[in-house]
Amino acid sequence: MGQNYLDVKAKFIRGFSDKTRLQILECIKNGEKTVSQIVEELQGNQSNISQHLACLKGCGIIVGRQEGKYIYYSLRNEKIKEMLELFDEVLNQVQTEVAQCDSHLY
Amino acid sequence: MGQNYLDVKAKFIRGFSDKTRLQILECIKNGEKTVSQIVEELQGNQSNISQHLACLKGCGIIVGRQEGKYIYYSLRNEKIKEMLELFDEVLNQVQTEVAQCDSHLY
DNA sequence: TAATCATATTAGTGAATACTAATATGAAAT
DNA sequence: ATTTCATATTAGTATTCACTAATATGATTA
Repeated sequence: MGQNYLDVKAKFIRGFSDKTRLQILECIKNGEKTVSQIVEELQGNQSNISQHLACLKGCGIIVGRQEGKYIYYSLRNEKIKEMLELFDEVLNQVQTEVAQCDSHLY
Repeated sequence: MGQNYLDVKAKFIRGFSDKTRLQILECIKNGEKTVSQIVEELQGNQSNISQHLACLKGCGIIVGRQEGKYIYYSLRNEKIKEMLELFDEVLNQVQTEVAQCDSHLY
């Protein structure tokens, strides 16, 4: 009972569609960091960050590597970074409009 | 009390993160279509599609133009199409993995 | 102007998701 | 081997979101 391609695609993109996760991605964009570094930089809650990291990992967006008791997370590859940059590029064109929109639903 | 940049960015990306909306985008990727054409091609519900169109429009992803009693929707610009293509490209690398992931949360 | 057609909006409900607090795992240091 | 430290997992709750059904708007045609 298949997730078809579009289900998977939606799930993948949903990885990027949350403020906290975007913060995490910004945080590790230029190099791997441990969970506690991320928690500290974001002034976040350890459990919450850990869950978002699991989400990002499950979505194929980041990877983790263990070294001793630390786990270092980083972007999965350069394509992900490109994607983040393209988001910014396109968003520049529409930002004001998007900020104003207040559809009752979304 | 401001949506800051990352709030807006998350909102923008959330526009892409739903199966029905991705179907709509596929449907109009190569040229504008009316609401009823989209409803028919997707075998969807008029109200539901209309709400998703409002979402996509509010997110700056599509534009609509009225002609008589019809409204034609299309991608906002070429950058959006690029973005859809980049999604596909990156997803090819991670699809299997993402499909398997079943984080209880996300 | 009444009826029809295309689309949008509203209200209500159920499902998915993000959060916090508490607990568990597993590696390292004592 | 016990404690400590880094991270993950679980449970529970509140919020957000997608869906359906019903109604409203606004343009066109009769």
